[in-house]
Amino acid sequence: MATRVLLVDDHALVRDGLRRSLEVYKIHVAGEAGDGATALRLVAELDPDVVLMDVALPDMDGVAVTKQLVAAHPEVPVVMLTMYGDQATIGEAIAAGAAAYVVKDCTTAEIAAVIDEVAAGETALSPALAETMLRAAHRGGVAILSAREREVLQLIAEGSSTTEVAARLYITPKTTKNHLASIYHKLEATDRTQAVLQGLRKGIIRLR
Amino acid sequence: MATRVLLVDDHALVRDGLRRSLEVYKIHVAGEAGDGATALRLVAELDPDVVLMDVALPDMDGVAVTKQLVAAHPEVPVVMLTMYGDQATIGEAIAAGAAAYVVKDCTTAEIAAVIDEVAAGETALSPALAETMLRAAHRGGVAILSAREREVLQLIAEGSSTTEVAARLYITPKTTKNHLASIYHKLEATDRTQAVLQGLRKGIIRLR
DNA sequence: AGTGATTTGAGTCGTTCGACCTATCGATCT
DNA sequence: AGATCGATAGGTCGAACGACTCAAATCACT
Repeated sequence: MATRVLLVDDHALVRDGLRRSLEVYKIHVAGEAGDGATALRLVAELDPDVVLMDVALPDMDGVAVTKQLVAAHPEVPVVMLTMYGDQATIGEAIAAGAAAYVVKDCTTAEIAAVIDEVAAGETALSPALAETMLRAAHRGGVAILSAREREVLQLIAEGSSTTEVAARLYITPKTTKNHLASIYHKLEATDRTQAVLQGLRKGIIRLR
Repeated sequence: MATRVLLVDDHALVRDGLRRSLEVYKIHVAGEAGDGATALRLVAELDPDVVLMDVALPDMDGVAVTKQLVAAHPEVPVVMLTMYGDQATIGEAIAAGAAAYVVKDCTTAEIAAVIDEVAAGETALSPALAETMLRAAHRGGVAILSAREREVLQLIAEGSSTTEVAARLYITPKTTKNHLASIYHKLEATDRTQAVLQGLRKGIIRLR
């Protein structure tokens, strides 16, 4: 029997193409959603075998939707689909409970294979895939910031000043500046603007 | 006879889906390219009726490829495809000589229609489409920066300081600061970091 | 037990930034 | 023809920033 999938992607074009491509591999698209709210509704309605979700959604984050989905329907595995294999998103996707993580670079056959595996009950994020992905992300020369440094950079990227970051993290402005200096070193940036842009390029932080 | 198209997109998945979708509308994909160099080679080899090109390419910019393509093969119209209807890219695409500009939001039928129109010789960027797109971009609450202001913001986003921007634009640092002040007003930002991030969100500038 | 990384905090010093104000010149619009 | 807008340029001033150096506590890994 064909695997029944719910497609979640904000681009009608991509959904359309994906549906036709997957059907070649005997995977049936039971429904399509262009946003997170619809996705949540349709999962309840259609009870698909697998949800294939793009991380970039208009109303909410694909990761946020995944979290809610996993909470509400733990029996339905979610396969996350993304343009880039960026560190931050992969980490969050795993934390959110995604069953698999696929980059849009791969072939339709590969995605179909992953969907079937996941549908067959291999709900755990396959270690091989996770390792490959993480290593791929690292290969890209990603300078790894410490947890605290990432927090600081994310807040800076949300428009906070040094003092505001300090207030929100309950540390002194001086410490914040020290973290920033460390970030500049690791990212080879000379100011906060460059640091934020580097962080975005390397996928360390995200645009909100 | 079916229209012969060359697909240019770095994601195999998207190409695959697009090909199957387009075939439903009697549009034949004569070839696929994952990068700009391959695209240029295949146009010469295959002589397609239309090139359907994504703006985001790994080796070079879709806009740059389009420019070279238009220069080398002015008889082959290029349809630009993008995720977002961002102001900056639309402007550049028009300047590069693209025959049409399509957002990935629209349906397969719409794209197929545009391809057929373009193939039929309506090489000029259809004014209606351009207008619609531009208005759509405006509707999104896009604060419109002047050409000069966009240049300044783009350079800032590439890591330049005020003085460096000034040097690259052959103006004084003072004028650069004035442009920046104007940008802050229009984008409701208080510093360069926020301005760059707003610019990215609104699609006024691009991450390079 | 010791080495190293992380987190927190501090001081100094020169540079840069951003806000506010004015002004000229040319183009475009009404 | 007058008005508006954009690009250019100048000035002042206080606040924020970034570079450099130092130090102590904590935790992990060896």
